[in-house]
Amino acid sequence: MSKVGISSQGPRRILLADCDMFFVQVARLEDPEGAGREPLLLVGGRSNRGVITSASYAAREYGVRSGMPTSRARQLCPEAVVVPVPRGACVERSRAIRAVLEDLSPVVQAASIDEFYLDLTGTERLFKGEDLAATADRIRMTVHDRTGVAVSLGGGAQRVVAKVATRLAKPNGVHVVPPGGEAAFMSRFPLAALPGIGPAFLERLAAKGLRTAADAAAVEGEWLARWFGPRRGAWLWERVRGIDASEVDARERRKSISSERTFFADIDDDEELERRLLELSCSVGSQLRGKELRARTITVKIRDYDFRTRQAGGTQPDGIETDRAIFAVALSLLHTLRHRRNAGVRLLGVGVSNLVQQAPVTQGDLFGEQATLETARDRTIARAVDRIRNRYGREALRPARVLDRPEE
DNA sequence: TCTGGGGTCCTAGGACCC
DNA sequence: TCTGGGGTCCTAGGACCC
Repeated sequence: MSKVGISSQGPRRILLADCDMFFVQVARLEDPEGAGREPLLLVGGRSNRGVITSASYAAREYGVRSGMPTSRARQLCPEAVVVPVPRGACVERSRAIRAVLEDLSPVVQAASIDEFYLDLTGTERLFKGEDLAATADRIRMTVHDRTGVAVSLGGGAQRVVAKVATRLAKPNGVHVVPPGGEAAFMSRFPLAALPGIGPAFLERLAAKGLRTAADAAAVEGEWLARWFGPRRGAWLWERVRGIDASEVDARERRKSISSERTFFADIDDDEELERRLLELSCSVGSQLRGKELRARTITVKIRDYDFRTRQAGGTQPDGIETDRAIFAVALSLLHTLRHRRNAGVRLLGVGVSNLVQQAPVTQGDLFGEQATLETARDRTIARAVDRIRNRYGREALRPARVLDRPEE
């Protein structure tokens, strides 16, 4: 009994619900009279340095792709209208979609803002023998009815199969691969279509003459391991056959939080960088406290004028959560990075990871109060500030005061 | 054409401990 | 005396995804 994807109850029933050009759809829903009427619509950064986040299908006919610099997209499709990403609305719609899916499926895992894996294994009797494609179509219609967003669903007994099947489902459709048909299904696709194979790996594959999943499936596993390493090789051997044991896991926990900004023009001035660093630290800090977490590791990221990207990080023995402490650590990391290379800065970012649960504010701070980066008092103040901001808006209290203490 | 912002995972080397 | 092996944590960088 070693057939992969076959549990004791039979094959798993996995679906991937993927929103069609999500950001474009949301932009249209938010502004039906404006963006809603533009067939050639691009959503993305409008600054001189932005990229396209999402392009309408009509605009894709011109060769526009997401991730493409906006300047390039304008060249390819001069008549297109570019609108900014409606961030807040996207987050709201995403939550609404998720809520609908959770009504319809026992297990839902958000893979990104616009993609959700569902595991319907064990629902056969509940759904009175409805086959997976019919279930998928029912879900597609329900999501559209309740949220206004068109989604496509791919399905199969493995995540990777559901994912690749989504390509055939778009737009606004369904494609389910029957159990047992995985290998034949996967063999139709170029290796570039497999999730996890990007430009770098694609190049190494091409160097061995491998371009399609069928090419790779024809090679002995031993050779794949020799060429690409044991892990990569085994992974590839499985994926091109549609084998994927990974599960749909509903209890996902955030592992990192970050905030970064690409500047309109490169910044060389240290004081200006420090001001930006402060803003980023505050943004990360408020998100962290909003999730009732603390971070042990703080990371600062710099992208220099020439696109060289560097980072420095530091791990504390205990988690911190206040803007002041995050900024204090970030500032010394920034100095380290600037000392290593002092060049014009294109992008600056602050990230936190190694996240730990918040402890009650008054507990556990009796020792080493002086030595720690952050005192119980600091945390009490930070949380009070958060409450005021939540009630009266972000601008009710400006960040600078809290961080103006002289001792750093 | 000139490269966003939010993430996850992997690797490799060094420190440190037993 | 002159050098083992394994585990874990940390750091930096890179690949990849949407």
